[in-house]
Amino acid sequence: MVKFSKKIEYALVALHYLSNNPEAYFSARELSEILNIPYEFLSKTLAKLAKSEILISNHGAKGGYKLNKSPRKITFYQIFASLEEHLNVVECLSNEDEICQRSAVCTIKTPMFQLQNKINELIGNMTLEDWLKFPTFDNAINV
Amino acid sequence: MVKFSKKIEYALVALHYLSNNPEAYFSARELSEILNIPYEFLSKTLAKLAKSEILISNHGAKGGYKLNKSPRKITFYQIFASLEEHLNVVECLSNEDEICQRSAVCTIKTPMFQLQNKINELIGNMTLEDWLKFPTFDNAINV
DNA sequence: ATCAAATCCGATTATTTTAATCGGAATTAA
DNA sequence: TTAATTCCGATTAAAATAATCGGATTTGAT
Repeated sequence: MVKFSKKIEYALVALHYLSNNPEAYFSARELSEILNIPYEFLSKTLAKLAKSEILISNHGAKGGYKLNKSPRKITFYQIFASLEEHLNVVECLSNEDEICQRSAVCTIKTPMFQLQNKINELIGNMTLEDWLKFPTFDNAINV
Repeated sequence: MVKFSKKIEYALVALHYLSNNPEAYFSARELSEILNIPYEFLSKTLAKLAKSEILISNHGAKGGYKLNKSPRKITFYQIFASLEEHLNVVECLSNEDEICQRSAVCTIKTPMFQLQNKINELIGNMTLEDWLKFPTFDNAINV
């Protein structure tokens, strides 16, 4: 499966929104209502992004979240790494200590490693700023 | 999540094995034993690969599977498309008719579309033959 | 000082997806 | 005819994801 998790999807939607309003603080509640995303879930996601210093968070009244750096400096790789436990396409690339049952006959570890590198390169080079260039999908494709 | 499903993983291991033995037919049972993959699961996966003409299948006694074309002509995209229902990183890229609850405020559809294209390009350009070039992981990396 | 609006944190539950299994039917070489 | 096979639909089991719950802590405003 190559589908992104909801965590990632919600994060990208929220980060994209915050990129367009880089100065103001938005609370998780606000964002969940504006963007139509379950509050409990979104708030955890935002907290993780804050922990990995992609967002700034302010506690208490009038608090909330905003970008911690320029969209140009926020890569997809950082976002993924902040939210997902493991980024690897196959487990054996991450858990070096656990022995795969197929390791004796498996010859795909190296090519998988190469593919992994290319994926990392792809999402490492794509930043939030790149996304700001695009018009909305509806304008660009559907109509 | 960016992890490949077991379907994909098993398929890649089996296809890689068959690439190294392109003439002979191997039954699902044989492959499952050689490669240490659950038989029932692998046999379904191989059947799908045969249906999409990546493998040739022979019924009955002495039957089995072998590659239907040169490893050079088998891309990862073909393998993915054969095994997964949807290839898209987010649902809204595939289900044009289903309306996403966020569609009014979502601005990431176009950039997602771009990213999707890059991923498709990446796996569309990688063939089984590319994989045959690599030494085993253990030789290349660990030792 | 108190209160209300926030983030943050751990745990639990619900849902969905993935993985594995089961029980055959159809095919084919020997 | 038989044994070995692919193929097919359905079911079950396991795992991962998504959502929710119940607070604890922080902080600006009154």
